[in-house]
Amino acid sequence: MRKKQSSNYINEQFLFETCERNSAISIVSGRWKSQIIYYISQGHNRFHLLKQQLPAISETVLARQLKELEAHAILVKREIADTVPTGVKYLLTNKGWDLVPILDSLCNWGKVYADGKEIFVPADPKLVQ
Amino acid sequence: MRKKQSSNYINEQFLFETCERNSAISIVSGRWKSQIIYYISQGHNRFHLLKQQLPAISETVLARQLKELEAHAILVKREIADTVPTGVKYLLTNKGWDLVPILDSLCNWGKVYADGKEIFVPADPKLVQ
DNA sequence: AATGGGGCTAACAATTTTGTTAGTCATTGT
DNA sequence: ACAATGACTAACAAAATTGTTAGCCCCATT
Repeated sequence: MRKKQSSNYINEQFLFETCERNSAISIVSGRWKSQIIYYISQGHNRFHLLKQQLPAISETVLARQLKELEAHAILVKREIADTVPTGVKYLLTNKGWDLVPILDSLCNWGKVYADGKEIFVPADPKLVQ
Repeated sequence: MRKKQSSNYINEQFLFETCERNSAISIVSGRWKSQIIYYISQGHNRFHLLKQQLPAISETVLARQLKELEAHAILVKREIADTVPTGVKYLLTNKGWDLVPILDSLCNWGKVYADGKEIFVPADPKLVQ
């Protein structure tokens, strides 16, 4: 549980109020989260399927991350009728789907520089330096 | 210092190797980081200017975040000649500048849903916009 | 009767991140 | 003589996140 009177919490709230960028990043930045969103978008939308894709994750941790994504309305949990034991699927909402291309562009940004794109300081990116 | 033999570290490495998306997010997800990138992109590229924009940050913390961004080549530090006390400016690299529009789109994503865009589970995800 | 899904939860421990305190340095203005 | 400025750093403390352990439930199959 977060301590509402801590500097840590207060600073986080300040950033959330300054710009939605900060809340957005905090939603996707938990361990495993963006990878979970990606796998669900690819159709691996069951608890056990996600476990298969992420062999090192524990069930406790996976359940926790899914619950947090659900709390931010990135996904919803749906029981699958007439399954024994009860099956559950995780479906991205439109809010979750909208995130997918943005995460893709982050992925691509990372790849380009990991693949050796030259890094330099632009001479004059905005006519102010 | 990170413990290289901890599960925490090993899992992080696993995600980094799985997709650059995960390293990319980890670069921008530290407290204050995306906001610092934004302010530098807007021309607030001095230590004391960033402090003005982020009144609650401590100098220790600001210096730490800047050093981490520098380690990831998002920005570089440049001494300003003939200043007393020594002035320093922080310049985004092309890698840093490339991040700016992606952070903008995250910001916009957050805003749209904060402003009340309806959230639902798309019947057919391919039709979502 | 025991095992194996499938999908969890609570309590706790380990690790990591963030924030605090108290300095430094070299010069200029009062 | 002394404070102020700009830009830090080391050592430590607080808080948050992540991972571990040990369980639960319900039904089907061996």
